Amino acid sequence: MQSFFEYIDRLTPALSKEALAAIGEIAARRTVPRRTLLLRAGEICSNFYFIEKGLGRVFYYRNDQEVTAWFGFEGQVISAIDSFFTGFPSEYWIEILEESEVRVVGNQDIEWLFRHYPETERLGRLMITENYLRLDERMKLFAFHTAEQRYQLVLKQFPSILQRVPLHMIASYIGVTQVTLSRIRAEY
Amino acid sequence: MQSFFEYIDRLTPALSKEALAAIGEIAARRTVPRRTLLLRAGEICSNFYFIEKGLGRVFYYRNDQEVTAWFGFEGQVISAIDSFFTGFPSEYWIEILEESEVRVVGNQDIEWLFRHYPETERLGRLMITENYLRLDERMKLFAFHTAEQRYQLVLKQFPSILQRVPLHMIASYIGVTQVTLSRIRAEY
DNA sequence: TACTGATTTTAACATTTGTAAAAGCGCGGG
DNA sequence: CCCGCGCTTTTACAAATGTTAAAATCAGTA
Repeated sequence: MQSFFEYIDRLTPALSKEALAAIGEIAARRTVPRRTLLLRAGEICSNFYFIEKGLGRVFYYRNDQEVTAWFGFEGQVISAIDSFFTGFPSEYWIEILEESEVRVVGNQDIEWLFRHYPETERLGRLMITENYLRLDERMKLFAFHTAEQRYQLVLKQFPSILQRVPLHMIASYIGVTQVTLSRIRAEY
Repeated sequence: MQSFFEYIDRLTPALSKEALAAIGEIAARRTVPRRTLLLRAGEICSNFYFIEKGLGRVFYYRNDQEVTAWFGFEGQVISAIDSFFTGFPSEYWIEILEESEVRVVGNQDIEWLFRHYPETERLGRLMITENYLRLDERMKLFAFHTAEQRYQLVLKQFPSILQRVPLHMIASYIGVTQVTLSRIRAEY
């Protein structure tokens, strides 16, 4: 369990009580059942989701096959950034994999927050930076490592992933088919 | 020629004269000769570079082969984000491909700017968002398209690229070897 | 315990892409 | 004008991964 406010406090410890209270207003807590689709491709994603407990993912279809692009574990953020920041329909799907406790934060509310509490711009900037770096990490996973190394690194990064995520999702996340992942796993 | 201040004005038209003047102070203009390495892997990247005129790239080595990760054409930003935002040594190289006019902006100066002109936090946020989206676009290039389509799309996105960038850099940018790119190009 | 459905592994084969090296092309300098 | 150098294409072969389908394993439950 990782509370949204602990997360905020880590990024911007100096935030005023008023700003924090305002964030409390707009960040609705919600319990989401397993296998819920929070977004379908073609829809506009007007929220981001902070995972306080549980697990979700972002995925897309390539030749009728699901490909997982992003996991959101406890303390992490999930959204369809291609839509969230542009207002255009997303090409991504968002799915909750386990019953989860999330904070839902809407586009409009964030704009309102920035306008009324300019100090929160800094929080916004740091949250985006953190996720930008996460995406860069993912690029580097492919840039510098073989499929086998990617598998090992993902296990290290998310120690509970084998217990919580089916292998075909891990396979597509590391950029191979499930058959290839099986071959990798067999080599031990 | 795309001036840094036009770019800023597009993102934050409401910025105060004082803030703009301060940015003018910290964003040094510099003429960079062709083939200049602005960063080597292992070094800490404490600047970003706005390309007012010319062209640069970010690349890395995979099995002793250069792989281009990012181009910066006029009006775009180049940096090694893995280092710029973290302070750790980068795994990327930055190279200027053509004699270029750039604006160099340092880490420390940006922090100073944010502190003294909080309104500039917004500019920072929007610049990061824009580049985050560019990285996502690049992920989607691979997610949804074949190598041949990636080649076509890159030509469309950067119409002058064939005249300005050798094919081996384009090949690695779209995730294939130069031999494969040659095969793709031959199919017309 | 045995059945059912979901998940994972295995097998056989096809295809793509990479590797290494040679050949071709184009342009500027001697 | 020709040579040489850098860039690009071509060739032949090897290796890795994908595809399809079947078999095996596992989990939950009747």
